[in-house]
Amino acid sequence: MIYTLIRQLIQIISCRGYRIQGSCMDAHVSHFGPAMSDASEEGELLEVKKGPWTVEEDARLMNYVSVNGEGRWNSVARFAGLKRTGKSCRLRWLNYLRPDLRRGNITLQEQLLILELYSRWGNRWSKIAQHLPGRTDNEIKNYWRTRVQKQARQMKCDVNSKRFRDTMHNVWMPRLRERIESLSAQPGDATDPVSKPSGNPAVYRPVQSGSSVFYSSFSSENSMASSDSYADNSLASDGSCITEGPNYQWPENWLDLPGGQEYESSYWADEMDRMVENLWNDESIWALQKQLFDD
DNA sequence: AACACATTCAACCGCATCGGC
DNA sequence: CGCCGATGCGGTTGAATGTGT
Repeated sequence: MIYTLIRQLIQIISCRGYRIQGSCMDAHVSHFGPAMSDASEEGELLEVKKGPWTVEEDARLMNYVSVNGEGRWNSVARFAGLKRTGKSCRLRWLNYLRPDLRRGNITLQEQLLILELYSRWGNRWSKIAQHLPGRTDNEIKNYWRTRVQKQARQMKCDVNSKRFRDTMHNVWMPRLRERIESLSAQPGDATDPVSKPSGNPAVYRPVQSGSSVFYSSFSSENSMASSDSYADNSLASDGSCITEGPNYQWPENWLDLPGGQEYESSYWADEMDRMVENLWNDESIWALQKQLFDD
């Protein structure tokens, strides 16, 4: 027991590589270093920088990883000339610099999938993130806490309660499907990028045209399934898509809009943004929630 | 314009787990 | 089998930003 505690303590000290000297969020706290081997070898104290990353640090990290690949994060920190911990480098890469990251608001389809997967796995954020290409566990976790949990708080119910689960399955998820379908039902009007305001090209990446597997597996037919059976309608226990087989891999363009509209410079980008923003402020959702629990 | 309060999200932390030796 | 460094995960924090008064 005591041994385990001591070991953990040593690990924390060596992992963090410094002795705390200020508040944890100070941007340029000086720390005493660490890596005892380094300290003994070099006979000097190394600083570990914390707080927001600078453009130069990002460039160094990107450059190093693009040449040497991911992994061995402590080495990355050392050889890229970054005064950061390996953990900090890893996090920065995974959550911000990775080239395959998808930026911008969480789309309706993604929101629906998050609700689906949360109801199956709970707060296994990294596992959920594996099924949302380009999204990070941090992003999903933040989305959950700032949007969904907030909604739960306003309902004055616990996220682990039956009431919350029922609302999720019987109100939010069907409403998301409705919105997704209502958007997919009006492609003619929505595809004119000239007469409609354009989206932010920096936010949305261009995507290939193509049909949406995702859409085909979430039809309105199962939109009001009971909370107990719901989760099995479209996802296998490992999260794969039953419709497409247990080992189905989501295609790269699985989040494409129906009909092959592109996000970039399209009316769809703005429309999706608007819908996402409005979902949690939707009066009719409150009415439905009320109706559900007044019965 | 100035301030207070609310919200968002990047980055941190501690702990758990993995994998090489 | 146990040790130990590296990595991964989920919870938390607080600076930056947005919104209301």
